[in-house]
Amino acid sequence: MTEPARTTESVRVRFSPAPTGFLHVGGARTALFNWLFARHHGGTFILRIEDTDVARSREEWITGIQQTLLWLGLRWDEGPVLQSGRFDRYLAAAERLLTEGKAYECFCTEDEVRERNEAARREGRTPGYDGRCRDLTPEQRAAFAGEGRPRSIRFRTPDEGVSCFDDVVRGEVAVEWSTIHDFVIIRSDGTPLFFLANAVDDVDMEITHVIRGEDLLDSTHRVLALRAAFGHPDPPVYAHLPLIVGADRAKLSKRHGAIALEDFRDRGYLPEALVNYLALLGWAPDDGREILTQDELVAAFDLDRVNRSPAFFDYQKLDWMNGEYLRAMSDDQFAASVLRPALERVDVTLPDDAIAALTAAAKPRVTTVNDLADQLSFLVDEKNFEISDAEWARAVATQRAQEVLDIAIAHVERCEWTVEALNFVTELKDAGLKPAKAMPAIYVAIEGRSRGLPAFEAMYVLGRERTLARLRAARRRLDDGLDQAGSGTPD
RNA sequence: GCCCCCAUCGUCUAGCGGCCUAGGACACCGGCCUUUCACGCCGGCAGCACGGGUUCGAAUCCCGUUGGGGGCGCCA
Repeated sequence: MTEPARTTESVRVRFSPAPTGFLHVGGARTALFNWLFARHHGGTFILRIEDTDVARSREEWITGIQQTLLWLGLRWDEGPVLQSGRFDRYLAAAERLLTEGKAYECFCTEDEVRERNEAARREGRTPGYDGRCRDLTPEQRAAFAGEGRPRSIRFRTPDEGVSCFDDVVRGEVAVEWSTIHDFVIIRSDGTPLFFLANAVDDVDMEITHVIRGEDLLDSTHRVLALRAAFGHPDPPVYAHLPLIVGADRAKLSKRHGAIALEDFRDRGYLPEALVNYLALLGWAPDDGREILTQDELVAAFDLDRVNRSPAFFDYQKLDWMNGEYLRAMSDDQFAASVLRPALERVDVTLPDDAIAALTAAAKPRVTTVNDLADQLSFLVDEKNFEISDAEWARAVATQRAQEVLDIAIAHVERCEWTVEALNFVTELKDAGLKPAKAMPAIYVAIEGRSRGLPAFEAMYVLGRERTLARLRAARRRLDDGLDQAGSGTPD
């Protein structure tokens, strides 16, 4: 007779965010690892909204988190299950713990507890509930209740011994019970807290693997204690992921800047690139590949290759990866999903032939839609076109800038209107000019900067009239500048 | 203050006792290509925090130190 192996059980995981803000990269990575694990093992990925803190939870965040998850391509199989709709269940569980003596009524007010904790900290003592209401007699409880004191329910943690569990990524994690104090499971307003709801739901939903951030490592002991108190000693498998940190190596938070996933979407990052990058934060496939499709990630992912050290979120590498995904797109795809949105941002509409010319020119030079929009900003109408002094100075630092512009003007005035025919590099060479030295003057005249999208494509898109207008304007500015310089600084 | 976790190039990582004079990627620096800038290609710089053990042999195992992080909420 063979025993059923644990691995044959179907995997059930959940992503359980608190709807108190937007989904950030840390949460997204947690969601992704849960999703990858579920898909890899053919399991079930559940979305659970931990909105037990009614005051801080907001409907709009619940919607926002779901939309962002879908944008990333992380579809859930069950849910969303809102904990706010299951309060009866948690309250019943708390009642049971109360009758069994595993929890007790606490009449300390929130302020009192906080003050005592602050005092403890000030005096160098360990903060934590001091157990004041732990062993109240029925008479004392009645008296407190009679005074109209608020009543919360606390879980009684063991006084001695060691709490220990196995974590897939961290190994055995053990801590003395004496360092874990009694904690509140029902607020004085009658609503349940995280530990309770979390423990109850993981049992009810038959969660097999809990994959979450390392910031929850210590709380696991408490959840496990509750679970045992319910009579479910057989715990799920835990995997605590390394934290994603900011430049200061601290846990990522609002002050680290644009970390809302919506921001990445708005700036024109591809969900595939973001997912790919996020997957590599705390995990790596065994063959060293870095660019992996979602299917490839699913196939390669498993918890045993998750590492333990905190990871810094590197925007530069994300930019590179997004660029890789952009370059891998077909021209049609690129034009539709990158170029056109970028043109919309600068409020410019172009005919199809111009779109085609720009697609080829832009593809290898772009990291995001935003970035492309910036590179296309020279397409604004003439009265809004500007050349910064710094860019101008850099470009005309080359000798013979007037000559370069004159060649360009003469050529553009009479050439055939195709990108190829616009090319006057041979004429520059014939005049004894080095194209690499000469061209920046053209770039600054046409695009307002000395570096940018290829010049002849830019001119083509701009059209003959506007191209000539810009070249001539630059030529005039050059003359004006020379006049001024000539009057004051004889050489 | 107490508890817990972590420690390989600037960054993300490979490495799970000999294959490591430590591999890859991003970034950076050269060169080639080239109408600028990019892309691409070639090359380079750069790391096992420190100190003790264990072992014939340690980036890999153990202990300590240092450093970093997380937690200690009627937040999750």
